[in-house]
Amino acid sequence: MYFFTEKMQSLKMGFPDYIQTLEEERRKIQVFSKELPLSLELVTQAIETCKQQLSGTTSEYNLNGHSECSEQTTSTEGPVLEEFIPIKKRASSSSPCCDEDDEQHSHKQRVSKENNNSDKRKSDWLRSVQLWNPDPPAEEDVSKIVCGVELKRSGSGGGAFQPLHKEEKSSKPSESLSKTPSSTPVVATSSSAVEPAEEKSLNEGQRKLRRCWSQDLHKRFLHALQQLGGADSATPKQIRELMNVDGLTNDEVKSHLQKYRLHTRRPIPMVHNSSDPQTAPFVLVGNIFVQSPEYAAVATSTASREVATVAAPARIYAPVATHPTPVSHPPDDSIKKPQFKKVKLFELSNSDDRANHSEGAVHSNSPTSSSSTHTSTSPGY
DNA sequence: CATTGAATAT
DNA sequence: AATATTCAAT
Repeated sequence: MYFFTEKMQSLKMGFPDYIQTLEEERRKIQVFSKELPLSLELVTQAIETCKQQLSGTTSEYNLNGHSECSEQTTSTEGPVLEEFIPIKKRASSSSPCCDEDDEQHSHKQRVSKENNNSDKRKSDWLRSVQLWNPDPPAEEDVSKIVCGVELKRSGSGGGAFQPLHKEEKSSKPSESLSKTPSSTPVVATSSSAVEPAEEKSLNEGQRKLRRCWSQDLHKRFLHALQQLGGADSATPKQIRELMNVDGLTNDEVKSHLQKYRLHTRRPIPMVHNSSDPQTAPFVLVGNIFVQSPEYAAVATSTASREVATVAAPARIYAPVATHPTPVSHPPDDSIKKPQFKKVKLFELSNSDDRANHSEGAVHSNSPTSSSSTHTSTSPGY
């Protein structure tokens, strides 16, 4: 479990030193937070754990731990997990729904402890971490999170209004969520008397009400993706199953996936070449052009020489670093083709196709290796 | 027929 | 920009 402990010992250092090393590592990785969100997570977690061990207390997740864990406040957490979560501005228009989960969470947390300390970003992070390990077979737990489905009436008016109170009740029969509110597992939608409708309003054509991808939902999505070995090898159905979210449909996931992929794939910025040679040309020689710190990292390791000119329409997919995650025993059941799948990285590595093929030895943990190296060109098989 | 990915539509 | 829906290929 605590692989880093081993590592530490192998490096013959004490916790303090190891922690330092880890932190250094994290700094390095941070640059690639977009490509290696998980790595960052891992390292961060490792650090946390070490610190905890240091301070003796082995509390759950460090709610108190920040005594020290603060320091590197940097801006890590944020971008890491969020990745492409729709940035929701509290006050801005955005969507009237969706916030529920986070509202709820933050609420709870606030109540339980007024430790507002470093923004809720952290709490989010923690939560996500929480969600990570458990699951495989777990599912049952939260299962019932039925994200709100945006109504989006023709209202048009500009919908500049905000319910300000998500605690569903009265007015909207909306089958808003009820994500495992501890007890009351009763799926029963509060609908007291009226509102028979429920869903499926006999209205035909009606475009489905938009599914709202709350952070929580998205997190689930990401988790699933993780288990499936990345966005490129995951398939909507599988994702949906792993997410195990009640009303979620394949199409919704599919759509979300599509967006995710698009957003994830290098946005090949404006094609305005020709004019202004200053900024244009460098582009894909050896496919190294580092653009928005995001999605970059791709080439790095592979990059090296060769190729260039490439007439190929070459959509060199950026793997978005996501190791299949050992996920010991995923809920398997129906998951047949976990990680390996298409991934069309045509051979741009010519001769040296070896390199990877390193399943057995998960040497990946060596913190000191850092950056690029194994940007996990996802299953390149 | 079911799933999927890309292209559209809203 | 974010979802939904349609289209074409499996």
